[in-house]
Amino acid sequence: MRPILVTSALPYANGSIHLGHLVEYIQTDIWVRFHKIRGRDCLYFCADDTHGTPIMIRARNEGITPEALVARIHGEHVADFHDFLIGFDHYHSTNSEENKILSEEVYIANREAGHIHTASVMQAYCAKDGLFLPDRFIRGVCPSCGALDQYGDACEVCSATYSPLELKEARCALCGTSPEERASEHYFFKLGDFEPFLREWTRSGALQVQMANKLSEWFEEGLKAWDISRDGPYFGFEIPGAPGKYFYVWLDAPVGYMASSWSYFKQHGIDFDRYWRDPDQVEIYHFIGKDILYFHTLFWPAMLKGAGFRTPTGVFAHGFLTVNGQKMSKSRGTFITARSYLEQLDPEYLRYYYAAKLTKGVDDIDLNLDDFVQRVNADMVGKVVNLASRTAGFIHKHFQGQLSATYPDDQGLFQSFLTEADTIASYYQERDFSKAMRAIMALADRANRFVEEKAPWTLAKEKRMVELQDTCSVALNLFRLLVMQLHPVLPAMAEKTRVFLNLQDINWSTTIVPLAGVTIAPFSPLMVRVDSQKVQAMVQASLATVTPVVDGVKKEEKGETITMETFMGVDLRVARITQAEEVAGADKLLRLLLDVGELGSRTVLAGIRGSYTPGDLLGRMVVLVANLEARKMKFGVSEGMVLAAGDGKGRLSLIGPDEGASPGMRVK
RNA sequence: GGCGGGGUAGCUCAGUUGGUUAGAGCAACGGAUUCAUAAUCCGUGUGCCGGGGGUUCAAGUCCCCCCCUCGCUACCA
Repeated sequence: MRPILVTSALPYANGSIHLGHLVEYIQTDIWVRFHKIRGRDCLYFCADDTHGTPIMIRARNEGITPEALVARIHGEHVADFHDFLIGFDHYHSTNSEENKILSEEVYIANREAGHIHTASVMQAYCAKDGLFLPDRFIRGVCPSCGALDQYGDACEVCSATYSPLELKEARCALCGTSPEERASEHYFFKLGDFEPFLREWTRSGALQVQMANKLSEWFEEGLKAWDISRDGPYFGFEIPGAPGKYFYVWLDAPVGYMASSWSYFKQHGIDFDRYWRDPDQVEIYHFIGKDILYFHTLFWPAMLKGAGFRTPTGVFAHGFLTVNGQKMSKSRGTFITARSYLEQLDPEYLRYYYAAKLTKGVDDIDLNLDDFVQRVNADMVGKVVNLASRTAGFIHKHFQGQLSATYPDDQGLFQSFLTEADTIASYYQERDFSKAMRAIMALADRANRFVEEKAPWTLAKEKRMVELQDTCSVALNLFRLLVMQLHPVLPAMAEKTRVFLNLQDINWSTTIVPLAGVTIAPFSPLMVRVDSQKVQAMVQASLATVTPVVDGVKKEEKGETITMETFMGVDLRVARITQAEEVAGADKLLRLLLDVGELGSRTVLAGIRGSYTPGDLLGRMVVLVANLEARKMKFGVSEGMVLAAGDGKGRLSLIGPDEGASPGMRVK
């Protein structure tokens, strides 16, 4: 069997690892561990993705160097992964010597082969900050719908896309001054050169069918040259032969896979070229989220090809994570970081739950927190661990911890568990972890049924000692096989079980013989139940970090009265209507632009067209619920609510302040 | 607007090339049991398979229209 090299996508060094990231790292880690415990030569690499403007800016804001920021985040990431039992063989950084050398090599080889060209590009430049602004760092008025405070590349309200130069009233997101247009020479990678190769590669079986279909859409649209340079100042690698120009972060990020492995190879005396030059000697697999498909299935293989390196054997994409059926949300407390999970819960709960849901497809997976508690407790504690828990006691009480001297007749159970293990192995191999978990749980059910039928508690009462010892010995042997099959998912529990059963190892073998005559350690809980209180605490903690105000409101839901605290949680403000217009296509809505003083301006879609015309409203003072969650509507996003009295039949009267009030004042 | 993925029991999901009374796990309910971390075992129910129309001897499964949802993507004004 050829060795395999596996990677997970590199997390950006600009933030914490959260439960969404972990889908991928857990998925990959399970796959890697599966291969390793079956004796396959398998290496797992990852690194922090450290370059780009956002990191440079954040470091600047914190008053530290990008290097210092990146080093700190690296430490956090490594700790999070370690604690989630993600077993990288090496975790590197794209801000490393290896990565610099390799990125330059990839670039130069492509340049020599004629795959690079330059062109002049007009860019937004902030003179005050002294840098070219990426799209996300420019805010302004959408040229399409007039929505305020939109990003430079697309409008979140009307979803129009445009160039930053088209944005009206553009200003730098950092300092608020308006940027100027400035021409700049950019370097491009001629992706189109690789179309024939890419068309073939994407159909070579390297990709899931859904992904290949998606790619064919992109082929239809045509492959455009890729802008791979950024102007300084930029935190990254300077492009050889192009002073002041830097590699765009997405160029050197995937090269980080190579760099990470190289760093490891150097320490272990392994030949780099064997892995990255010759496609016949080693298999290379990348696990990614479907959002970065474009980079991994077009740019990356093309760059490798153009530079004379081998291309990946496979790229496996997974879906996104939802929590309780919805996108992770800070205000719902479901934007949960790895660390806040770890402060409350055992990482193996999540590993099992994800495993139980992961397929080889690209569907999103849902972390339903109630389901999570039930599922883990029922399967892990109730079925698997309980098997040992309910039988080990007898072995210690009556037989000094010793299993039957010879493995008894078990009606072929042990053998059938081993046979089934082959099927389960193929599920793992295919990344159909959910099927594997279901199959393992079916075996756990059979093992529990066996115990039930033999009723060791009755055997003990009736002093049928040989049968008692035999029954428990069988159960514990079956338990061992279950843990072996779960080992890729639950490495910590596997290790505890190894110690408990006094084993050399608990690796996956098809030639395992039953344990007999050995003395086992006293049973101690190999996994404790998920405490739903802890889950609640985790959500509360995540909630607390963002919207402490909401708390009071929740507590009062049932009561008929509310506390002062609750009421004060509603931020009512005086606002002046500075613009008002009818919303095209809507019967009841008016789009209002409000001046809220210190809070700036807000767009509110108000359902008051039945009672007011735009002309009535201009300049009027109203009361705005300023901290209402923004509401996405068919006609745009409404950022608050204007108070009005109504008779329930459609006639409305706006509430306004008496004289003396000015925009931004709090109403209380 | 276009393209693509979803929409199946309370929850999370399976459902092969259309073929018998639509499945699993968890939850729920009834019973058994008490060795075990209120664990286990036996039994039970449950579904307008998003809506409507069509093809067919037969459709969750194929075709058309619509609704909701999630992505990607584009234009008019």
